[in-house]
Amino acid sequence: MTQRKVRVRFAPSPTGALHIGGVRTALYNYLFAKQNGGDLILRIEDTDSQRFVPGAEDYIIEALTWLGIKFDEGVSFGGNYGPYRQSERRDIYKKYVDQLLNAGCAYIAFDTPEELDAKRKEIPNFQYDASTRLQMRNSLTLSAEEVNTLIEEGKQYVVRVKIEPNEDIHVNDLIRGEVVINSSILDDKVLYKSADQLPTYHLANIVDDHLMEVTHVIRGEEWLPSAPLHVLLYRYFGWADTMPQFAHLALLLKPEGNGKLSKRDGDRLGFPVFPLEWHDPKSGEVSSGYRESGYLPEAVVNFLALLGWNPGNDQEVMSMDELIKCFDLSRCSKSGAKFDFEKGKWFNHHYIQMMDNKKAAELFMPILESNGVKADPAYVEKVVAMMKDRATFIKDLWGLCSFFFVAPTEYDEKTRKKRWKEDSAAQLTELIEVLRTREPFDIEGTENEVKAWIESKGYHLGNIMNATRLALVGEGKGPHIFDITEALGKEESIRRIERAIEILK
RNA sequence: GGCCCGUUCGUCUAUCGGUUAGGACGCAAGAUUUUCAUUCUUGAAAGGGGGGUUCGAUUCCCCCACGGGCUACCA
Repeated sequence: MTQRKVRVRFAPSPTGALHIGGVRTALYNYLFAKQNGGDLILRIEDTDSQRFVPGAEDYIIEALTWLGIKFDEGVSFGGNYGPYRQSERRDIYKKYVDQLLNAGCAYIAFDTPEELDAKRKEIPNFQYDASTRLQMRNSLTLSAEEVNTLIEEGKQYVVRVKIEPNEDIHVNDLIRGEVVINSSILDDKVLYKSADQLPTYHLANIVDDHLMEVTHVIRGEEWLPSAPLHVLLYRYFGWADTMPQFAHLALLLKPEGNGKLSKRDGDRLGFPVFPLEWHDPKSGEVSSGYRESGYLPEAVVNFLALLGWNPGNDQEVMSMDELIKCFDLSRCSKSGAKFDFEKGKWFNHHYIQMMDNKKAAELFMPILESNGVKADPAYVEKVVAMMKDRATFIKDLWGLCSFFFVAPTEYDEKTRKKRWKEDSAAQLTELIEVLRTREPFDIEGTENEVKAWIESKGYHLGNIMNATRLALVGEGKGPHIFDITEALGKEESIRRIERAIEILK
């Protein structure tokens, strides 16, 4: 077989917000494509008109763009293999359905959903397959004239694949190795619905992957049971020689309890399961997103990449470029991963620590503004440089260092009791005099002078410092005292101490 | 119920027959410190059960248990 250019696709269904598990699938596809110098395609699988949700498509594109997952072609990205929305490919599918019908690999069935439901209730483990198809109403049991008449009468029908029983079908999976399934357990899946003139996933998926020259199908484990059907379809179409290679990813599971991760878990356990905030157009419900919750895209990508894959060494902090270099499908784990976001928080914290101060300040600016603070960017950068190591999220910065921007108006009661001594007022009054004459008001010089003064007076260092902190901050936290005074400046520092003396006495 | 996939610390995972079973998150303790954090050090913490194969199994095979997925005119 000639070497084909690597082409992979991410093919979500626009039925709502993109689930974080879907994001991981997209990421792995991206990493694989870029590592191999290949293309990543965005295909929208909207063959179920019932479940279509407006806005979902834009959401998917926006979310993946935010995370830095770039597509080479597809919906909104252009390309030579379009259209990339399955609902716009009706004519294409029709042609291939006919091909299957003519080849005797599929047949037309008139059984209504109601009839099938009844059948399933009546017969335990009922399956539409070789053992039952001759008792049903389809083109195998009806004459050609009857079939034509029914169609002309406008009767709704479906096209089903005709699975030959008793054959072992081998699926070679890049993650799991060879999986063998006997065709007898497969049912005659519906490939096409006359009602909306659209194929089901199975048909559309094979036709599109073939026509779009997809070389590798990297998707969730939920598709593993139908993979043999897909293999069979490639064969029926005569495309077996260019059939893509499969890789089925283990699923993301609930952090606690049983089952796969669902939308509800996020709200319940306090972390988002969607990349971006999602406003459900039907229910009006709002679900939180990583972006709005303050996560950095790099952190989300890094965390997600390691959930079900590892580079084989102890390295955990990796940029997108490094991930592209190291990614390896054969190192993906076969078992599902419980989605516990504690580590995700750590990644965010870590990425903030490593972040350029200027960038962190820029991200903090809007938060300051929303708190009514208009600050000088250079000053914000200075504050951020001191404080960002403590923040898990950029928004934490406000709680951590609002005192740099707003003078305390009240004093934390607990800290006051512990730190404000009987002689604090008198001592700080003296301190003010020391500070007033101090020039320049730098960190080291001021510290040395104040310490010398404390020593000369025989005061207790801790008492003075803690009381001063209370006066400057309003509570018992924050960076080094003289970092604070230097940032605040002489005037403001003295003003705050004076006010504290006045209020706390 | 049937079929398929899986099973190492609480969580994510390393190990490709011989290791004191390693790392990270989280947790605990200690160090640093004028506070709160950060940081650093240390610690506790794992091979589902039963059979094989083998000189030797976490690693290979079988059975069971458990977990997950699929079983739609949804993807």
